[in-house]
Amino acid sequence: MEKYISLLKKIKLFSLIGDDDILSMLNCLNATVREYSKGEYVFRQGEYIRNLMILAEGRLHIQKEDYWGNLNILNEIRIGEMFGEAYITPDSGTLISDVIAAETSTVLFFDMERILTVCPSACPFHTRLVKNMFYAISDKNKSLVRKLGYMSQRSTREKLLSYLSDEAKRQNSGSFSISFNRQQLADFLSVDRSAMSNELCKLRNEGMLDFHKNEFVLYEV
Amino acid sequence: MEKYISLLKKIKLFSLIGDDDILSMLNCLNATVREYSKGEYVFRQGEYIRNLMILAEGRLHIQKEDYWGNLNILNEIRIGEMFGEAYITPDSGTLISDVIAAETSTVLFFDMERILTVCPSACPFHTRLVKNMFYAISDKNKSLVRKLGYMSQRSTREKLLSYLSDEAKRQNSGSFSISFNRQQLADFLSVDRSAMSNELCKLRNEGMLDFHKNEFVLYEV
DNA sequence: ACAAGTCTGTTGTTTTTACAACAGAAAAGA
DNA sequence: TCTTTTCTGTTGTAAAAACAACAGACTTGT
Repeated sequence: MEKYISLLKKIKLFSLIGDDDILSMLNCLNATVREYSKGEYVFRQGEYIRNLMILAEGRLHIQKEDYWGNLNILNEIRIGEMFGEAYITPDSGTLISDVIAAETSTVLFFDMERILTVCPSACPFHTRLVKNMFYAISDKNKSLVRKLGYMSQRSTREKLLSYLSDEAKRQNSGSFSISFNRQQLADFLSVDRSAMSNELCKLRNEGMLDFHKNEFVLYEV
Repeated sequence: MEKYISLLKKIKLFSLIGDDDILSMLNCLNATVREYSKGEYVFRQGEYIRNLMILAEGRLHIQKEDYWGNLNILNEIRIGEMFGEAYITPDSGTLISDVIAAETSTVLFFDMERILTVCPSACPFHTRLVKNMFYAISDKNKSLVRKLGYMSQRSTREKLLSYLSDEAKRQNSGSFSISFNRQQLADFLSVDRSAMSNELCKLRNEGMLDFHKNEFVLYEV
């Protein structure tokens, strides 16, 4: 567990908490760690979830395949982001989507009950932890709302532009790279890949942006 | 504030907490209450938010108008649901959407800092409250994911069916009523109203469902 | 009860998307 | 290095959605 300390320090959940205390907290929270290789399932639809997870390294996709075989990437979990928070209530059913490692990933599992109950050993950082946990869940919410923003755009072009401009803002540069390949981006935005590819090229021809592989450049108006 | 106790008892945030304690907790959390009449703005885009809100009565819409005047209902807040949770982190900016009362509504405002910090007077129900707060935020996340499920459907027909069947499940009956009118439903699902209206009638002609005004009946296959 | 305004269904036209199929480029594997 | 597989762009066609415009039903307010 010690070897993850440097990873953990970087994520919001443990911000403002010293190295030494992180270890004791992990213990206090019954934390466990597991690595997943690319393509491996972290959870499958129908499973019961009793933990709250944080992604310490790598990248995960929350995805769902419908009756007709269409894959939908509901959300992408990035480093420091939380997942499983929708299943911590007593009456929440089984998982309705798959969680899959988009690349080699390290996942932290926490005992939810321990987080929410005041630490029996009066762990001095519990207050800080609860606060950080709220921040993490709040970030998660933000990313869901952000995605709703892309999805509520009516056309493929608008979906693309809202996603790309958002990504540019997030990476603080008009020149940035994305983690999706074309098919994944289409699955994420819930559009047809070829139509999206077509639209991307139109945007390029109109001089609004440029791209090579997963590197994008947005041009000023 | 006392007159809201009966309202508060019904919402999850105060579940498993006795009448007497609710009052002292409201005090502990610096809670305030305000009523909004139908159509009134609770918050406007660009405002700073420093509280966490719970809807005690009525119905709210989180909505956004884009450059071209298209209205998008990002989410509907129902009784007992929380909002503003995405803005509790120190570095979250201003509100990116409007919050508007879809009908006469009662909103509770809480001091976020008080919730997250251990009660100085050692309020005995603080642990319970924190847990309930997590449950509430978890519910909120669920509703966002649920909406992403509708939005990720490719066609208007599929969006309608996924929304309606979900609503039937939620109301435990194939016969139910919805709170949206046609335009609002279209704005919620991000589709064109007339096209949606058309699709609804097609579904009715095919014998899959029936409706009068906001009353819907789904038929078995 | 009447007038004004809103809501809903309907239709035809234009635009956009999905779908299918394919070829060249790039990547992975032997 | 050569082969196989995956990824991406491209095109044409069919299906679907957006858009605009309108009429009747229903509401609201006076």
